[in-house]
Amino acid sequence: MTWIADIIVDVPAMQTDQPFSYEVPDHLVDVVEVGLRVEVPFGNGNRHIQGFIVGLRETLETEVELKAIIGVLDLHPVLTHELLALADEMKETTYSYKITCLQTMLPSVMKSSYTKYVTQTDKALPKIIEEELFLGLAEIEWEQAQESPHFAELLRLKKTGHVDIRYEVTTKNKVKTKRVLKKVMTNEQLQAERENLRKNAVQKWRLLSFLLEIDEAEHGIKEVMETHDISNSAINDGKKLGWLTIEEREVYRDPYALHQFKKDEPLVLNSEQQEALDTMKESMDASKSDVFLLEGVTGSGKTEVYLQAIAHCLAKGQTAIMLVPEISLTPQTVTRFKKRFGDDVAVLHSGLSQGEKYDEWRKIERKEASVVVGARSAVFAPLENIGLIVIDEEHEGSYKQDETPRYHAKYLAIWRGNYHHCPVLLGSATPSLEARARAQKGVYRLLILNERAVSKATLPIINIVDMKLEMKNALSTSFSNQLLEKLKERMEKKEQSVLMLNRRGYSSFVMCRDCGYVLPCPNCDISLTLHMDTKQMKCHYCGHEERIPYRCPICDGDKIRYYGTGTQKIEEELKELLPDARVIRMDVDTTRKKGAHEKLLKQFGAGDADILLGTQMIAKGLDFPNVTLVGVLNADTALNLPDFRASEKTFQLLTQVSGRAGRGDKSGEVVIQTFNPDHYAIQLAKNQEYEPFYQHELKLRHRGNYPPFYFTTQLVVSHEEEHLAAKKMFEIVHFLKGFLSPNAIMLGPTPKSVARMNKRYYYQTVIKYKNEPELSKGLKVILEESQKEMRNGLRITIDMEPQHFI
DNA sequence: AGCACGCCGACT
DNA sequence: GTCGGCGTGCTC
Repeated sequence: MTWIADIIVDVPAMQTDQPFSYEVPDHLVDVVEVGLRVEVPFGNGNRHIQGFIVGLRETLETEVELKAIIGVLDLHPVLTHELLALADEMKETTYSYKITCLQTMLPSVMKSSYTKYVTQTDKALPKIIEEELFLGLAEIEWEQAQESPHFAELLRLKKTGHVDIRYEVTTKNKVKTKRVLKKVMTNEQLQAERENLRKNAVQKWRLLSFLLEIDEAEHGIKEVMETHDISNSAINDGKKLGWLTIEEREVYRDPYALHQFKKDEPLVLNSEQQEALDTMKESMDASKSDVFLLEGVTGSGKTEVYLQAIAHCLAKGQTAIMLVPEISLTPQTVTRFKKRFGDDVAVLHSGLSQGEKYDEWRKIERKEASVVVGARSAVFAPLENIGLIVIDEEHEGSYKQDETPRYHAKYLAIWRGNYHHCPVLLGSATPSLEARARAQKGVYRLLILNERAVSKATLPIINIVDMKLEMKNALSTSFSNQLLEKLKERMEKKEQSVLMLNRRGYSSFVMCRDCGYVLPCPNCDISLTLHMDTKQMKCHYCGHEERIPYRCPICDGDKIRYYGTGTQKIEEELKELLPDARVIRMDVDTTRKKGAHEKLLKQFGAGDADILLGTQMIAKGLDFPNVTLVGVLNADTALNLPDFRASEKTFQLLTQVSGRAGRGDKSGEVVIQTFNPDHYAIQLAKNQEYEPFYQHELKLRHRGNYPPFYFTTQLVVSHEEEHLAAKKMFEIVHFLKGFLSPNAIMLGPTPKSVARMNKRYYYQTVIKYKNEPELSKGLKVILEESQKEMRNGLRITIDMEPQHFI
């Protein structure tokens, strides 16, 4: 009888994307478990790599000679059966390798790195090699050896057995420890020790006095040394003299250790909130895997509903996951959860260091936290007995990962909801068309919050400024008179303003400054993109091309301009227009450093600035009572992106940013500068009219055969040579047509809007379809082929339901 | 991926 | 006749 383990090895390739069988050596039989990471030999040579056990079986007949597992990397499984099954789902739906999916589910420190060494054997080496390569050492790193002029000689010595190759698998998941002391003597004994001290033994006297004060509990040595001014050597002496014991204790790197969270109580819900909560509770109690869409205007108190629903699930002894978009995982959000649930909360987001992430993960795994708040990847939290999964701002594109594996956290959350027989709650003020349509069809259950729950505070007054008129008045800056006046007003009243510059679509289109006209594609409902390199306007969906116009085809004006601007330029303009204004600029440049984001917001919150100027990142979750003015400098840019979601994104952004004004007692005002004041996305955002927007947009999607009526799949091919990328893209399209019915629509192949990135040319094709059972077979062949094509410098990606088309 | 094998052209 | 270039195929 032998135990065999089926193992997924750390080789992300098509040919190795399957379990390999290994023998479990006797000494590991009691340790191995499904979900454990192990070190295994793989391939010829004695290369060692990491693997995941995905199956264990006992067998009588000795199959083909199997290699044996070398050792384990964990003492307990790091992936549950559930997460292993989820990895299968992910692999199938994202066209990626199983090993990539498994690694994505774990903190990055658990990914192995490999080092290769050249070691000496008992056979003597030539003197020159010994002296100039090994430098007297028993072994050296392979990478170093490769650079040496003696490398060729080394290879020969390897063949003759004079040197060996050793592979090392290392994983960085180190636990942080701290030293603690515990007294072992009775107070009488300690007292006696103290009396016997020499007069000048000040340190020991202090230590003994300290030990006399304390009880039998453990005390952190670092803290004792600091607070009682006792040296490390005195403590070590104390150990030798038998006064105390020293031990190492594991500690968590708690990023919130310095914060104090005062416990708060649930708020009283209004009748709408209560109704929504009751419906949720009913579903939770009946263990139904319902998906709810909670549609609530900004300020309707969605978060309080989440908190109380989660509290209900904890009260039943279950656990919960709360996903929030990366960008809005502000200290404010975290605080709200920590205040309600205390240490029961684990937080996972990209602002944490690798070690901190690992520790939060460990806290969850050890069942020391039952609520997980985090960004996209928190959907993989190793919780058991989940009772509820909440996805806040459900419409956010950041729930989809834009590199392999291109999973969508929303759909994986729903998968987990099914597995645990628990509901999933999607919340948004501006639901995605996809989610809202599913609610309409009854696939999701719709819950609506119409009332503002917080202060019955009025909706902010929203002013739309027609920048075309401003331009006629020879405006030379990015600020309309109206916005500038209002900014001055706030400064006089010592109130604060937030200015948002929409950076999406930077400079990528041309627009008539007289009438706001943007060149559309004659075949698709989107605008054309400017390609300066070829001096052409191109459609990224169907490939249509035309010249850059120099006169506006509508008003015949000649003020056709490339459109786009940056935060730095705006800041300079502000300095000239309002020299006294204190401005905090927040964009990718000023927030790159860890903690910078938080720091800037803190400064602004403390009133250290009059104006917060930033990009999209300031649109969400900020809650500053003294902000009474929000200005959107350029509402149009996102609108003109060659993306069928352009209107949706603009509407969502404007609705959200408007919600930033007037959070306190003072009422707020919003100024939206636009060249398209009559566009439905802008007009409907003005009064936060989601329903009419949804209805209107849905019609357009229907007409254009876009989601939610059609599924979309994007294929991208890139190569350093443009014609090779194009050629391959055409071949793929031709090939895929054999797997598609005539109902499927192909857009492309076309070059991508940024046709050349990092010296590579990109071509893309988008397939729109309703029901194509053969498509996945075709895509799997493409995936297989992409592996081989790598050798020819081609990169091929498959993106199911892409979020961005640029 | 990464390693070995094998077949080819360029050297002593 | 050997060294080393890269194309090909396999890894429990």
